Amino acid sequence: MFVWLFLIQHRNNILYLVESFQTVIIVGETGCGKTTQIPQYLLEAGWAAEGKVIGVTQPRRVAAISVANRVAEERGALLGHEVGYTIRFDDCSDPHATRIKFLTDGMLVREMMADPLLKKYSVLMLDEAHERTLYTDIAIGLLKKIQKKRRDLRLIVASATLDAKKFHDFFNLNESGDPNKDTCGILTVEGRTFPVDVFYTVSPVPDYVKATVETVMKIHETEDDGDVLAFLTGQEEVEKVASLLQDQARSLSRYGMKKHLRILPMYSGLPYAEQMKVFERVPSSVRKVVVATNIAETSITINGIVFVIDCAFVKLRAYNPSTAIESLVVTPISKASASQRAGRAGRNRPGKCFRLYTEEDFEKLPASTVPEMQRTNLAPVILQLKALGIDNVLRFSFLSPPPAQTMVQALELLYALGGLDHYGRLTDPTGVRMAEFPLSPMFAKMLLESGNFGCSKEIVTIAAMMQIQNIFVVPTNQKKAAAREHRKFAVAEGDHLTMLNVYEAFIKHQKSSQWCQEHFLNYKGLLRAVTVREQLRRLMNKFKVPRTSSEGDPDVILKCIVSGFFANAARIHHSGSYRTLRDDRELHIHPNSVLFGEKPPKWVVFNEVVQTSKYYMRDVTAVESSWLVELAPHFYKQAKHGSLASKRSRVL
DNA sequence: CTCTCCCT
Repeated sequence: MFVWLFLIQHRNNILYLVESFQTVIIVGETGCGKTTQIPQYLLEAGWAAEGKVIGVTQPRRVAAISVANRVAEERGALLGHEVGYTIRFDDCSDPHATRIKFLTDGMLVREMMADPLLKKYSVLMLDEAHERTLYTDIAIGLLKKIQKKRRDLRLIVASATLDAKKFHDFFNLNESGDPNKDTCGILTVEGRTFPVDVFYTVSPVPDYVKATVETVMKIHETEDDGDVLAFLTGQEEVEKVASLLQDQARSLSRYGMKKHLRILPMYSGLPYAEQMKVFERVPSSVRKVVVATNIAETSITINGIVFVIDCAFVKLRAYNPSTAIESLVVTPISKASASQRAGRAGRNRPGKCFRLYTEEDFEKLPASTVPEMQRTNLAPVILQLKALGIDNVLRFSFLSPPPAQTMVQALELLYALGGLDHYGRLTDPTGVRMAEFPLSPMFAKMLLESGNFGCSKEIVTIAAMMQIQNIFVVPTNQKKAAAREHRKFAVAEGDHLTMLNVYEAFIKHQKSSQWCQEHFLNYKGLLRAVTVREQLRRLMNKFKVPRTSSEGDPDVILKCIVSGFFANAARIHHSGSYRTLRDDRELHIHPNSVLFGEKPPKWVVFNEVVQTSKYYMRDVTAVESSWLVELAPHFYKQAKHGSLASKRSRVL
């Protein structure tokens, strides 16, 4: 049942569907107001009576906050009372007064640990479900299970057109074949964005970096006012295009062109101050050109964009279950992604989208992006599901089931860490506690062990610091000065103790932003590390892990790291690169590591591997081989000739 | 000789 309508005109229709069906799929285009309006319709219709709560999930923290703000404002309410939000580290809701609550979908999954049937909610709306983020998919699978036990719980899944049928079939519990008995309905709501004309190239583009530059200049010469947004795949490409455009802009102003160009790179790793420039208003004599990664596809919205340039590619995470290695791969985008990019040109007035590929090539693109659930390491997911009482994860109702081998990999790792027993059951207390940490299982294990090694104070800091990206800030025009400052913190043992140094120095200097600036450190990131550390510390207290310090002895800290990360070990190879102990694969030290370009240690452990041009270990620390045998005898055995080999631990 | 993005 597809009904086309505008939201406000059919308020009663929406309410009728929520009344009649356990699940309603709302196909809402951007700008139809579904996120802000539907929760208010439900509130007014009495869905939050008797202390019940209407919950609305978002994939991103900023979205949860900003949309909660808007709804509170519309209702003339103070944020945190009738309308509130809950995200990690920031709970702006009242357990008694809040009727409409916005939260991240990760937070919703966490809430299930304390309240498995989510009893306080009468309706849950999963917004942006078409993005298929990891936590949205986990929530979807769990909610289907909850719905069987709670017939009164209503679900609204807000999605783009493409996936409506898939969601409908997943949530429809009617097996009779009689559509009158469906438990799931679909409603389509038109959006209120402006039309965007799409242009294709006549022939394939050999070099999209060059073509992006040319297209920007062409727009500048031939089109009327309006800012430009160009999509590229990564930092390197963004910087390249930005610098080529900067050269062009300079020569234009030399020739006295009256209209100027302001070139602005945008990607997540860019220092905060430089990111903010993208949102600054410019005089009417200036055309803004934002060169961005896919951060501009969903995470941020820039006003005034009229022209979009789309290179057809995106960098995505991929997971290889046979090697347990994650990689970043430049991949063709999906049709859904292409239309999302084009839509960025039509938010303020009619726009144009220049696709740097042919219409035939567009037709060959996949309809939608592979869900994150199918291209990630599943150890944290499996641990969560086990903690939520899902005994047979292989038979869990996934909207898109991940590869079985990825699940087996995850089970093996969790078993090796002691979080699961050999029947695959969550162990108590280790597994139960591991699941409670908001960290990947290896970090959780390392934290739980730190009491035994007598270095919990240092380990909590290290774990917190490792959650923050780009602690070292490298401004484009001060690369050498930054490197010089960063070297002052580096230690021979590797990245973990280096980050411990940075944190301790930050505290010693009273968390000064001035001091961070002088040493090219990410001030906001370090403040976040302080908050993360506090949360971890609270959990450690809860589990009675003693507060101990190694008092300057690095070895106990390194051994403690090994106790969590023994599976990620490598030894030096005579070629100068490294080989994994697990299966003898070639690895290299990531150029961001303090060990890069230094005398290579014989044995190392690392937090993760990413594959770009090579397989790179990120966050690397030197260890002794004897520690591996001592701390993970179930994983490694000392071979006769003195080298280590791995025993594959298997879970039945 | 280099990290897409996001979350507990």
